[in-house]
Amino acid sequence: MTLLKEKSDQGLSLGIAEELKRLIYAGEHKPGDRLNEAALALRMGTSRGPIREAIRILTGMGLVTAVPNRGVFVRQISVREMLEIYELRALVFGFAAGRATEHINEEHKQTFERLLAQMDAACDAEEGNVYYDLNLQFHALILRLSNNQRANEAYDDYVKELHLYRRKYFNAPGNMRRSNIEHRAIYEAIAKGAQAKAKTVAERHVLSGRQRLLATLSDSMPGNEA
Amino acid sequence: MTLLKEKSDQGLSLGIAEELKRLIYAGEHKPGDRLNEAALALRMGTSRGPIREAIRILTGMGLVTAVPNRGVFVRQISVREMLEIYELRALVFGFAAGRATEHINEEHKQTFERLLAQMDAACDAEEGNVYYDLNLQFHALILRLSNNQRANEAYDDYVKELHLYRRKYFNAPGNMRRSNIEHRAIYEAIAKGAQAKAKTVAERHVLSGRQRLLATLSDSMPGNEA
DNA sequence: TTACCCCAAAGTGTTAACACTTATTGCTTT
DNA sequence: AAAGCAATAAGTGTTAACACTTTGGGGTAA
Repeated sequence: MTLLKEKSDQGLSLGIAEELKRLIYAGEHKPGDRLNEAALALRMGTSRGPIREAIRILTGMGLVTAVPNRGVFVRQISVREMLEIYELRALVFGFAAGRATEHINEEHKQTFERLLAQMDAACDAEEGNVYYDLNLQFHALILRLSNNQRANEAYDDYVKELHLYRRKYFNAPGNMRRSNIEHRAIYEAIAKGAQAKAKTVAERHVLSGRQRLLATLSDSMPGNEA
Repeated sequence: MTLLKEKSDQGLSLGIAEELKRLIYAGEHKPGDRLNEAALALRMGTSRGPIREAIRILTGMGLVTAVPNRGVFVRQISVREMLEIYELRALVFGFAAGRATEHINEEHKQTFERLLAQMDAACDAEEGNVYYDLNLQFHALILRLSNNQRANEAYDDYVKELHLYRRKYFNAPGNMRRSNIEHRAIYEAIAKGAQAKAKTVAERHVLSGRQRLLATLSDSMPGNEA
């Protein structure tokens, strides 16, 4: 199926690692699953060597955990870990929004306006998937304007890890509306150069997502520790 | 020399990866150096297979970069990247200090007092290495009190990466004194529960280190971009 | 002398075979 | 029938051999 000859030619094992990552994030290998080397080798059309190397790359990235003589398993992140990551994500997003006040220009402002309008439209049409994608673009733009590539990468990693925990975006219509109101507040703070304001509003935006998730958790499993 | 049978028995390649990491951070393999598989295999007493797997783990961790058919090279971080990492480190340290106000107790306070006194003594004796170690403990304690394990790990990673750039601690006596004055300010803010104050002081503490480094850089190579 | 090409050496990429460990299944014994 | 044990299957760990790519040196021709 997937010919990985073409895949970002930076070495075979790197390409396989990318493909494996995709499979994991796509939910084809769920957290807790074991990765079978022979099966993967067959599927990818290589021998076990490159597969093992690719898996080691994922080990280094923390996506899977290795148990000697037992195999490697797709990482399961705990509720506690998820909450911790959410805090860091909020922190970095706040940082990025603050820095964005220093690097925004007219072209960016137009992009922001367009994204906000489109997200409003998606709210009206109750198109969760469309909103989800626009939401990603909105956040990505702010991270890009932080002018800190490393922060951008860290943020992306956090988002991906959180996806590992909960695949579907929590897109109740009410949440979409509320979320986009927050978006607009973030943008306006950035646009007018209110650095501190942008920082706190952006941080709170992520933390409110964390709260929503936390609420749904304590709903489904009452009486657990924070 | 190093028998890695005993080394944290979580698989041979994991053990080798740890050993390689140590060698890199110890400066035995400098940034830009190529890692020779055969030579490492000979040195570690295994075949190339496990060596390659260990190297892939390092690739995943971002410690080395792979170039197809050319080998893997110890990562070189640029000035820009270093400055970016410093910003993130400051951010996370500020976060941790803020959170620490919520989790500190009497026992911790005594530890802080002891560390600060010992660091003062190290300043008087101009013992850079001693101060350096105490300084690490001071920061580590704050990170631990953040009660966010993930933040702790991220911070440790940042510190290690920065070591990759500049191995020796910049321990001019004047800097040690100034640094410890900042330490005391951070501790006092934490101890009295002044969350916002702790956050900003801690953040500035790291950023002032960044500034010092930046100053020495623009000294040694005049006329470069920020 | 200099530019170019060819060839050998060094090093990485890949594979299949073999060794070893863990899990499973069915049998035996109580 | 339940517990324990032995044989077997499945899967990971390791190795050496082979294929391919890059690099550097030496010789040749302009």
